[in-house]
Amino acid sequence: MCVPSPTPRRKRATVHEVASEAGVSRGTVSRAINGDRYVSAEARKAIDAAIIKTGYVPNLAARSLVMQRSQAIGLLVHEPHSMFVEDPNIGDILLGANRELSKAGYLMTMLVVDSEGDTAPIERYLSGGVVDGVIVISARRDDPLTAVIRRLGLPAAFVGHPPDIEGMSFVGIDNHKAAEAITLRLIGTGRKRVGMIAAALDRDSGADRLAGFTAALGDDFDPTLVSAVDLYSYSEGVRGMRALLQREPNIDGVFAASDSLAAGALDVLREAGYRVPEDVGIVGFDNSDWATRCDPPLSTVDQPAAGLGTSAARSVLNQLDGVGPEPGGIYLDTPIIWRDSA
Amino acid sequence: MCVPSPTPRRKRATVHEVASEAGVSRGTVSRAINGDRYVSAEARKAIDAAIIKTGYVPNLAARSLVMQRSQAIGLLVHEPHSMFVEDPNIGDILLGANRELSKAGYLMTMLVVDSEGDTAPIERYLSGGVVDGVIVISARRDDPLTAVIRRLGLPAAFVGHPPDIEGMSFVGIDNHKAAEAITLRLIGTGRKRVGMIAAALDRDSGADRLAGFTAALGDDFDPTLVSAVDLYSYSEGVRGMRALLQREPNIDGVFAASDSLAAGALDVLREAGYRVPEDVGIVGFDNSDWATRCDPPLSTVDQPAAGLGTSAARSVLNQLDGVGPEPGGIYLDTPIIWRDSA
DNA sequence: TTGTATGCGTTATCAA
DNA sequence: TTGATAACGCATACAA
Repeated sequence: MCVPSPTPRRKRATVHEVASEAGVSRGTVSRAINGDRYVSAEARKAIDAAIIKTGYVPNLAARSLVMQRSQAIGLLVHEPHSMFVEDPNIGDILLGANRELSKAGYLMTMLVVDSEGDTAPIERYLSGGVVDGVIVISARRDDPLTAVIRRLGLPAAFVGHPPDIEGMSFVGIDNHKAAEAITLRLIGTGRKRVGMIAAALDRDSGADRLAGFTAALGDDFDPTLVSAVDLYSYSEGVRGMRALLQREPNIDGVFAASDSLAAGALDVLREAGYRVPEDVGIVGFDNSDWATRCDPPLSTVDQPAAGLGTSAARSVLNQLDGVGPEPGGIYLDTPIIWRDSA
Repeated sequence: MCVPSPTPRRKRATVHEVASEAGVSRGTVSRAINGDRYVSAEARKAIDAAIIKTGYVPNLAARSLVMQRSQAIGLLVHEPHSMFVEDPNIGDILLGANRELSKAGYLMTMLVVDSEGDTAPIERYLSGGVVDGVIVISARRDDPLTAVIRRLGLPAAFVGHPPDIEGMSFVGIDNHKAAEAITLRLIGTGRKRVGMIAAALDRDSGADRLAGFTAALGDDFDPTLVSAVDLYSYSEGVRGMRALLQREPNIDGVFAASDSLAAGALDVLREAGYRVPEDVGIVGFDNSDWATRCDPPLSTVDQPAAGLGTSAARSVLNQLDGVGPEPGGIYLDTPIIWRDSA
């Protein structure tokens, strides 16, 4: 019968074989590969030919073992499900980071942190010398991996700033300030009963946006006008707006913590017979496709997604070069985009 | 002045140090770590204590160098920008694959293939023995990385099936069959002038959906009723529908190659004064959030996203165990979800 | 400019 | 059950 035999691992040429093929020593081959200048033109030619003939590719495990670095940066991404579905920024963040890293000769390898899974394998990977540093996206507070990274002393940069990363680098936007600013402008349109659909309060972004909203309202803040939902999604926006309407039918302003939430809220309002922006003004956050898709298009906060990625990458690279994390982190600008929804 | 000094790499304990701390040999430590049964309880206790005391973590580079395998599977994802923004399935595919792999003791490391960047670094990574196999998502035809993977003889599974992966494993849905099926049901509602918004024709999914549409129409197929756009996105749906309407104002049925396209098309139709489904029936593809968000909700094709991920992972693992790729690949079911848009 | 030899941290083989 | 010792593939200090 058909006994499964292990896949015939294609034998890969080594420096040794290239050397004997080219008629030089292993040392010379190694130097040639790494661009050392002490290699004769003659030797270099023979080696190039031998490499092509043998199909040689360097073994990265061996190389990083001896070099004590891997030229790779890990990127941890939490909760890919809700993230990739609802976060319009993630793609640009990834591309920004990837471009910056490869420009510097590093490779970016992403790890998916499945909250349902075990973090142990990831800890082993981070500890194992396979990455020289790490970028962490959307960590939760008290994330076990945060502790691991700190313990390892691994150069790291967080996108966003969970509260427990004292002394570590982060790059983000000032969610508090941005939320406060857009709420103030919403109030400035004359709204009296302004509510918020808050989401993901266990993440820094969610909590800070709520705090900014609260600050903007000051004494007028009414906790019953805050509806907290789990995710940044259209359907959660629907849920949140229904709750708000039930508690306060005379609501005349809504700050939704993301454009997708705002889109859901908008549809609920319209179904319920409210006019936007005449009866109710609504603003979002992200400046994503959702914002322009809505009718009317959403006033919102612009988020510099690619910039977050490049800045985080740069920070890790800097730390690798010995320049420590920026104290207090890096904040990128978040212009307010004013459209017709408020 | 402040001369940046290289980051003080935290010195990490080695097997050697654990051994002398525990008063045993390196071999015994190694056996204890890897769960070999020939370790005395006494030795095991001493070693456990020493590991904790020294904070030892195994060096993966060294391990994979000697073991000739890394216990890691790479996942290549093309074009993260458009993908993460527009593909509602990607998150579930990732999670499905990740779960299956970690269940088998493997770690999944994702690589972003930036079409603007060079593929060379990725080629080096794949060749370097840092991954034992690879899952490829949404490869384009004539993708240079496909050639690399074949040349390396790396165990691989594609999600989707680009035409040039002869002999390699793939898992996907039968886009042709699914597109044909839903088009037939659309025709079954009595539509006479049925058009299609096709997208991403350089990917297998896009081309096959168009082919299925064509097949369903048979002699009634009219190439002027096909509008080809670039991406699976709401805005491209708007563009595509406008083009269609301009060519054929009497159109009464539309198959959009994705739900997001259909959503855009739907809004254009409504703006133009058409009623859905009374004047024009419209169907999508994916069964994503877009489908339920639309008014009326979209009839569409359900895509088993997580299943694609797990199946691809399983296929790579099987190849690692020596059971070759399924000839002809693996196709997952795609039930049609009938709602109100047609 | 080149070759030789050593070591990176593990696992595996073989005696003991 | 354990301990030496030899790989694994590469980079590099040193000698030539």
